[in-house]
Amino acid sequence: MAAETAGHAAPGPRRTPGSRSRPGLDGAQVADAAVAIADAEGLAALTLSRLAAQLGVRTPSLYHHVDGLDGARRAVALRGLRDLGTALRDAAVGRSGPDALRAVADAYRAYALAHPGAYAATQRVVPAEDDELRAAAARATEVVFAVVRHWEDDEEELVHLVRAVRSALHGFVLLESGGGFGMPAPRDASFARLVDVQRAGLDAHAAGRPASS
Amino acid sequence: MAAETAGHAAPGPRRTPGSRSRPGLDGAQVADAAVAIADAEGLAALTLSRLAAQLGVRTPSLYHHVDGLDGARRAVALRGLRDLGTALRDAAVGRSGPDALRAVADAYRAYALAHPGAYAATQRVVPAEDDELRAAAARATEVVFAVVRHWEDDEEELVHLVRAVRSALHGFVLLESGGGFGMPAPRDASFARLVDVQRAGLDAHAAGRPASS
DNA sequence: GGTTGGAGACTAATACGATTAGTCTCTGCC
DNA sequence: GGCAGAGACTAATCGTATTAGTCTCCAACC
Repeated sequence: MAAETAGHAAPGPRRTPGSRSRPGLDGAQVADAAVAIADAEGLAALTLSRLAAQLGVRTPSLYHHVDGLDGARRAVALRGLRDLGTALRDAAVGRSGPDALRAVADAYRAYALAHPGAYAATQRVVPAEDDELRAAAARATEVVFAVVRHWEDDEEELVHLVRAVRSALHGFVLLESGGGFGMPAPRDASFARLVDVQRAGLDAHAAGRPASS
Repeated sequence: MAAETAGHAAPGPRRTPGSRSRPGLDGAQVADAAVAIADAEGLAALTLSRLAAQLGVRTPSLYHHVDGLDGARRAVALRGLRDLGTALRDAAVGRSGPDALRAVADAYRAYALAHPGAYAATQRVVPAEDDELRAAAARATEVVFAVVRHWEDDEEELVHLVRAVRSALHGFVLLESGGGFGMPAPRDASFARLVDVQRAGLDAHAAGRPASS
């Protein structure tokens, strides 16, 4: 009885003297840890065992906070989408047109590089019922819509252009973080060129249809 | 001794009366089955158990043909890269410039849609030592190089443009197959627009630097 | 024709991660 | 002090990967 009153080997104090009643964890802490693991070691390294160890807790205890492994992955994805959305929004504020495009693109890439695990989690297929996840995704996408609207105001056509831009950004950061670029050429320059290409493509598109046709 | 001479529950006859000596499998058959599973049920559904069941064999037997689960995934990736390379090459033959760009892009997308599992396997980080995998990837990328060279002949600059184009294609097919496009707008049209944007971007790029500067 | 070598399948055994069920304790509240 | 519930724990089950060791059959060689 002298050893291990409750089996804790956790880092630091475990209780919030204020509102919360029990020493235990909290969904946000679990998500934090999950994101940290995924970012540092890859999404595949995110296991419940690993997560529990990180938090100084036994695996089954995690089920009080997330819905199994899938739940943990979802938490990471949600965090990724929300943070990405915020980053994009911040980058876009006060800018428009090419200026906004570049800023948003840079923010997009920066986020993905800084949080490869969270970004990767974002790619998982989102169940149609998961409104929370869908909303977060939509919020991030909206920023791109707002930016591209500079070149095209017809909403239907806009969807296509946004898809093109998103695809380019998404593809680049995945190839980059996955080591998909074999050549030694500087990736920063490549990304700048990618944005140039998109920009020029949008310009040409806008020039081709001066009005909403 | 009456029951189960060798423990087979395999589908159909198991031997090639001709050249091969033993009833057993063959690396190519294993790869075929792995690709089939990955394409039909997703890369995550590719497990050794599942693969063994598919082939009418016990799990450990697979180790004679592939190097564990990672080996199976690698086999799928290799198949994907090779087939993709071939498809791109076929699409490019006899064309150049915008015509080639569109044909290659369409072939790229068609492959990814037809073989989502194999395409997904392609994304895995490739170890630097894996020459076979790298060669297959390079072969596919070369086609894009050849196409984009129409717009830019400086090899260093070309690398950037190729990355931009690859990124766009890669990003699109991933978003598409991952259900990343929430809107109902037709995806074919989006993809066509994406190619237009890339094309116009390349045109603008070429116009901006008439010579190799 | 018998022997031998090896490919390739199998069973047995181990380890690890996910998940569920049931138990125990601590905290805050009445 | 007693009660209710949050939240951690142990025990147990299951699926999958992986390794070790065994067995059988085919084919080439003597």
